[in-house]
Amino acid sequence: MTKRSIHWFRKGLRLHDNPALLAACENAVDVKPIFILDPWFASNARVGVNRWRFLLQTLQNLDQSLKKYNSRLHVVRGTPGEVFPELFKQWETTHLTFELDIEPYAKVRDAAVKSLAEKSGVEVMTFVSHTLYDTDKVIKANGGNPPLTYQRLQTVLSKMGAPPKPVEGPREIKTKIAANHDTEYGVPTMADLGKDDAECGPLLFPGGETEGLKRLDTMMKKTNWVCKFEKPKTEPNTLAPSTTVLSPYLKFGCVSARTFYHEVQKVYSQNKNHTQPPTSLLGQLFWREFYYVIASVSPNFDKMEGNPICTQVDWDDNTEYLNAWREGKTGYPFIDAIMVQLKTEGWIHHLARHAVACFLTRGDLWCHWEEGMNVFEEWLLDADWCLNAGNWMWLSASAFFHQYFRVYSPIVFGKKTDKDGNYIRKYLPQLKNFPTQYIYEPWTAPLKVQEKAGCIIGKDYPKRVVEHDKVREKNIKRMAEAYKKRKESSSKGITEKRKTEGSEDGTPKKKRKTGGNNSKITDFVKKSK
DNA sequence: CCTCGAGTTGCGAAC
DNA sequence: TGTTCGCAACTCGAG
Repeated sequence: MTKRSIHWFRKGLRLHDNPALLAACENAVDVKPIFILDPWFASNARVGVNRWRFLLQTLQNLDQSLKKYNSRLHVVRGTPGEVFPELFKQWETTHLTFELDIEPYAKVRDAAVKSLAEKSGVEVMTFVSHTLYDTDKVIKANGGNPPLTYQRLQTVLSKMGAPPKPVEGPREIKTKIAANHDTEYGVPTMADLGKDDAECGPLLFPGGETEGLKRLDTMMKKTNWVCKFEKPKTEPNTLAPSTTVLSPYLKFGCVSARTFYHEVQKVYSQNKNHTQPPTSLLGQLFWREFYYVIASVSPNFDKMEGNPICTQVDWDDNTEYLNAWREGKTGYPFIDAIMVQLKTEGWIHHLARHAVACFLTRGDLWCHWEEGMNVFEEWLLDADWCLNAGNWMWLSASAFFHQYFRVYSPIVFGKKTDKDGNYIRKYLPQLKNFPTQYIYEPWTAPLKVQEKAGCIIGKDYPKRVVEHDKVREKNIKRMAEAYKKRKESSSKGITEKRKTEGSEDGTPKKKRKTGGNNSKITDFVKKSK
């Protein structure tokens, strides 16, 4: 039998440690590496311009790397449901390979494609390579439920032993390339997708496997830094990132988590001492695993309602506050600077995420964590469905983390690691000439000082939207109330749950409106025909 | 050499 | 992966 394969790239946009690609290549006379520009993502996932750019650069890089094998990346437009039957016929496909994906949309999509392939007599082979471990096996090892604490996850993982070693890259990829490849299957430009390159921020983190592996290599060479890494001791407001910024590359699978894991282990093994999870560098990969394992089986993981692990809180629907936060106009320079960095550069430090997420939700503005999650999803280069939802639940004290009285101060927290406010001056140039004494609390500066600095508060930079000290106190009480309710309903809920067989009160409240972001989809869909 | 006050550090408690 | 406060213990230079 002659084997003709399609390898379907979705995440896992790499040639190294890609078992599904290897399987496609093995004994095949023709391998078609494809990426489907699925319009679902344009209309349902929030993808800002910076991440579009990152993705297209990643696809370009993949195409370049495949060229070295005399192969090419085939970018196909359309929904998987439309695309595959045609491709199977056209390429006389016998095998389809792809990496397992546990996100809800991916599960449904992949199940549909699987049955489609079977109807066409195409054999489907899937592999786990996005996470360190097979999430199903982790759950099985924990007795059928996902571990809901980090400690528990660690215990389970240590029983399971080290994650699989990364597999070798392919030796050869035999691809018959069509004469019209570039016009039919070329990687699109931003303009092709109706995106404006000029809206992108500075190119600090170029997309692609090559860039990702280069970054990994650079980081691993700092052996002392790797061994001493403690996340809470890294700083949120340095002018150059204080952590690896490998997250965008892990999100798209430009860098394999397992490769990262074993490279860190290699550095550890050559040194006497190293830090331990959860704060160590390896510990960060376990956090990723933690959220993936839980998200893989949790219903409504990215929502509050209908989400059994999420505390139900009476968040306000306050558009004014939400917009102020989103646009970096809360009047708290530390918060606003972070939001500007996020919007323009697509990456902010983990602790900066803590500060702004706490501020938006339980700390100050009492806005719904889902709103914050949506903004992060749009602007972060590393926006990862599991991690984003999980971290927003953590920060809003809705799940995993419960010490809701620990509230970050939008004034004090940043000062600890940037006394002079250089980070604020960089991202909020209107405050550049403010005296250090007032830079974190510009509303306290006398008018004369504001005039001298060329920045009047309330005119050139907004007044603070809330008084932190006051709302903090109020919000802690509201949080205590939500926890009290949860406790009450969980004690009687066990018996009532059987009866109603649904969510707490049975009837879901008004539907949350979804953010805009629909303007360019029509062209996108048209193009896909 | 002692005493005093100002300033610093460290800790536990409360929110 | 919090912040603030009070309090005790300590440092240090001035008188």
